[in-house]
Amino acid sequence: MKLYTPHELEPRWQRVWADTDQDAVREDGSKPKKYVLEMFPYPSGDIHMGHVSNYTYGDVIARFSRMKGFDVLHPMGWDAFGLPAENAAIKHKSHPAKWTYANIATQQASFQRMGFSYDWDRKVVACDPEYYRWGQWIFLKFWERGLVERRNSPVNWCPSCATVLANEQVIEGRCWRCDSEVEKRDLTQWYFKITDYAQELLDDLDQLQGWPDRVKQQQANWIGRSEGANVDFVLEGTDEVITVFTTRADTLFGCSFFVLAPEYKDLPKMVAGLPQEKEVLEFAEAAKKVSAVERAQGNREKHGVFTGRYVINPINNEKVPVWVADYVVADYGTGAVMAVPCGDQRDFEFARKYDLPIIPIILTDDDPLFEKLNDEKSRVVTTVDWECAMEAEGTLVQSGEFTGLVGGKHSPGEDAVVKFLEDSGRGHRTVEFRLRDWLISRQRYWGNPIPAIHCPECGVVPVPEEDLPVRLPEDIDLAAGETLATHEGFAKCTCPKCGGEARRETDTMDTFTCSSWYYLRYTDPHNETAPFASDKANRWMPVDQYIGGIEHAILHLLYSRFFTKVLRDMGLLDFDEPFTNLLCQGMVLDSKGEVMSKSKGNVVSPEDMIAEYGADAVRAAMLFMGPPDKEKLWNEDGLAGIYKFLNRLWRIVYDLVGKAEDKTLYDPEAAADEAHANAMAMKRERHRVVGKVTADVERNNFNTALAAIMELANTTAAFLRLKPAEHRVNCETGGPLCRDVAETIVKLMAPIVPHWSEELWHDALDHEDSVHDQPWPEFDPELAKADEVELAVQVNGKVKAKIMVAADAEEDAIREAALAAVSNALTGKEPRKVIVVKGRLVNIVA
RNA sequence: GGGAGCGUGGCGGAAUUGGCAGACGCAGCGGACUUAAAAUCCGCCUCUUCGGAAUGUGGGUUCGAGUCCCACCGCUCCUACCA
Repeated sequence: MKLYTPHELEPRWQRVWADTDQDAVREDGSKPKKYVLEMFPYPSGDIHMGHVSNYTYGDVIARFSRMKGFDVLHPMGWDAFGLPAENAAIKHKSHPAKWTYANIATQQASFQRMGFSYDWDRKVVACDPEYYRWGQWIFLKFWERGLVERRNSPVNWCPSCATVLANEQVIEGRCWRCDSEVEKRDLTQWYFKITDYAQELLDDLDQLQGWPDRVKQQQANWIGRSEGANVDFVLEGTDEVITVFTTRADTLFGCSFFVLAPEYKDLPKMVAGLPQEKEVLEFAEAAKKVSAVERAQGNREKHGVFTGRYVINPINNEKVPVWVADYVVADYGTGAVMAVPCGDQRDFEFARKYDLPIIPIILTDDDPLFEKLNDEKSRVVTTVDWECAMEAEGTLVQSGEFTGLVGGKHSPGEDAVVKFLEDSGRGHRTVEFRLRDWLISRQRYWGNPIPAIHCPECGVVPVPEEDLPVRLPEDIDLAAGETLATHEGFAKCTCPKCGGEARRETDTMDTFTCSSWYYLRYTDPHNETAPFASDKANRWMPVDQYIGGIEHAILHLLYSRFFTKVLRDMGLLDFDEPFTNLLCQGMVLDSKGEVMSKSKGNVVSPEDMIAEYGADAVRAAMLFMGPPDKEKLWNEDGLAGIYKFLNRLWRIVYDLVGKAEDKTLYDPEAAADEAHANAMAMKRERHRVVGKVTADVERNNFNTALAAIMELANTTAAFLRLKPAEHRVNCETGGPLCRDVAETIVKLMAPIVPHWSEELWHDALDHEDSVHDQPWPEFDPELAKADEVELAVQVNGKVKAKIMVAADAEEDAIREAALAAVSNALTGKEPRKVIVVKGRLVNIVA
C-alpha cells in the first residue's frame, strides 16, 4: 500500500491532466450542455480564501456534471482593468499591464495548484485588446440603438480616485473602492440608458427561480418602481407650470407648502429680483456642498428657506408658498415636491420646524377629530396636535368632493383624485423608477477607451467599426502625471467624417462594462470577426450555475442582465436572462468571525495551507465548513481533521481491495452466515449513501454530502475490522462488493478531491483511464432499503418506546406492536387515537 | 426610517412535505497499542434532583412544532430624506 503523499501526487496529476487536455471542453454534441461559471477575479495579487471557496464550489459542480454526463463549459479569466493596477504602476514607476499580467500569472498558478478544472484555452483577459475591442464594438452598437447618451448633470466624483462613479458604486456616500467621501460635481459624462430597460429588468426577476430571494429583492428595491401621478402646479403670476411626482395624490387638499431641491434648475430665474434672492441662492449653494456622507446619515435635520414665490394647488386653487429645502432630491421625479405635512413624516418635521400649517385631511376613524372635520363644510386650517404624520390608510376629510373616501397608497381616494386631475388636464398617471442611467465614463487610463472622436465641425462622432480597437498607448508615464488627455499621440486624431483635425475621447469605460459580457466571450473566445458567434452563445448560454459573492447583488448582476437584454434585442441572443441559477457564497472569515485583512494581520494564505496539507484537503475542508451561502469561519483544526479523514479513507480503500499490508484481517475458512448478513448491510449503506450524496451535490449541500461519505467510511471500516474476524466483510468474503464499494468511494470523492481520487483510481484500483471520465455511480433505491426498521412509539407526543418492525409491515400490525410496547405506560386506558407514520413513528393519543 | 434574513451543545454545523433534535466533524475526556511520544484503533461527550427538561423569550394552531402563525428580545446584511 502506498502512503498518501499529497505534495508528490498533486503536481504529478496536474501535469498529466495538462498534458492530456483533461479539462478541455469536450463538445460531444450528443450530451446535454452545462455551463458552470464563477465570477472572474480581479488580479489584485495572491489568491485569498474567498477565491478558494468560490472556485472550489464551481469546480465540484463542474466535475460532478461531467461525471453525470453533461458537456461542461467551465472557463476562467480575469477582470483586468481597474484602478489598483494604475496605482501600483504609479508607485513602482512602471506600467499597469506589467503588474496586471504578473498577478494573473500568480493567480493562474495558484488555481492550477488547487486542481481547478478550467479549460485554459478559453482564458479571457479583459485588458487584452482582442477582448476589449469587442467591448468597444458593443458600445458602438448601443450608440446606434440610442442607448448611449452624453449629458451634463450632477455626478458622483471620487476625489481620491480622481474619477466619476456610477450610482451603484456609491456606498453610503463613499466610493465603493477606496471608501473616500464622494462629492457632487456638474460634469458632462457618458451614460448607458439602462432606465429604458427598468420595467423589464424588474419584471424578469420573476423568471429567475434559481436566484436567492434576497438578491431579487435587492434588485427590485434598487430599480424601485413606484406608481403615482404627475401633478401640475402653476407658478403664481405666470403661465409656468411646475410639475411634481406624488404617490399620494389623495392628500392634495393637505398641501400647505411646496418644496424645490437646492439644485432645481429654474430656481435662480424664479427668485431673480426678489428680496429673498440672495438668501435663497446662498442657501442652495451651501446645501449643494454638504457631502454625500452627511446626506447619507439618516434622520438628518432638515433646512430650508422661503423663496418669496407661490404656486396654485390645482385641486382647490389655493395659493401655497414655495420653499427650497435640502431634503428634496434633485434627480428623483422632477426635483420638486408638494408638501403634505399631515400625511408625510418629512414634510411634517419640516412644517414643525418652520411653523408651517399642518392641515388634517386624512384620519383614522377613531381619531377624536374625525367627527368634527367629517361634518365641516367650510375648510379649516388647523395645526394639529400630533407627534407624527398619519402615513397609514385612513379616511379623507376636508377634501371637497373626495371627503369620506378611503385614502392611502393605491387607494380609492387616490384613484379618484388622479381621475379628477386627468379630466381637468392638471395631471396624469405615471410611474417613476429609482434606477438612474448608468454613468460609464471614467477619467482614468487603465480601462477600455470609449470609441468616440470630438470634431470641431461634426461634433461627437463614433469611431468607425473598422478602426477598432482604439488601443491604449503603451508609452505613458503615469508616475509623471501623464493621462490619456495629455498624451498627444493618443488624443490627437482626424475626424472620420470630415477628415479635419479632431480630438479623441480620452475617458475610458467603467470596468463593469467588461464584466457585463465576458461570460458570452467564453463561448467563442478566439472569434476575430465578432464578440461571439450567436450559435455558440446560444448553445452554451444561459449560464446554468453562476457562483460569486453577494456584493455583486446589484452592480454586476444588474448590468449583465441589461447587456443580455440589449444584445438580445440586437438579434444576437435568443434568451432573456444570462444566469439561470445563482449561488451567492458567504464570506470566509477568521476563526473568530472577523473579516480577514492585512491590517488586522489575520489573513490565512491558501498557499500556506496547500503547502502543509495539500490542495485536496483544503478543498474538502472548505466544502465541509458549512453551506456555501453562509459565512464560514476558517479553522485550521478542521483542515487537519479533513486531512486525517483523507488518510483514513485512503487506507480503507486499500483494505477493501486487499492491498493493505495487513493481511491478517480474516480467516476465509471460518466465514460465517454473519459475514453474509454484514455484507448485505454494507451493500445497503453503499446505495443509501450514493443516493444521499447525489441529491446533496445537486442541491449544492456539499457539507452534508461529505458527511454522508464519512458515514459510509465509518460503517465500512467497522465491517472490515469486526470481531470476531470471521464475521468481517473483506475482499475475500465480500468479493465484488468490496471492490464496488472501493470504486464508489473513489468516484464519490472525485469532484471534491480530484488528485487523491485519481491516484487511488490508478494505484489501488488498477485503472488506466481517468476517474474524472467515469460515469457517476448509480444507485438502486430498492437496495438502499432495510428489511427491518426501528419506529419510535410516542404517547401524547412523547417517545416512550422503540419497536423493530418489518419495512413492509401493515399498519394494523404496526399499531398492535406499538400498543404492546407501551402497555405499561397506558395502564389499561383505552387509546383515543393512534397515528401511524410509516417508517417513522407511532403516536398514541391517550 | 424602509427592506431582507438569521437565533439549535464548548465550537462549525445536521434535521425532504410539520414526524425519534443534536447526523457528520472539531475541541475535550477515558481506554488500547508503544520504553515513550506521534500516528492509529475503540469508547464517552446538551442539562438533569433520573420524573423529566431543552432549538432566543412568551403565546397560538396541531395527535405531534427547530420547522407554520402572532408578539417581543437579540444579531447580521442591504438601502437610505425616492415624495
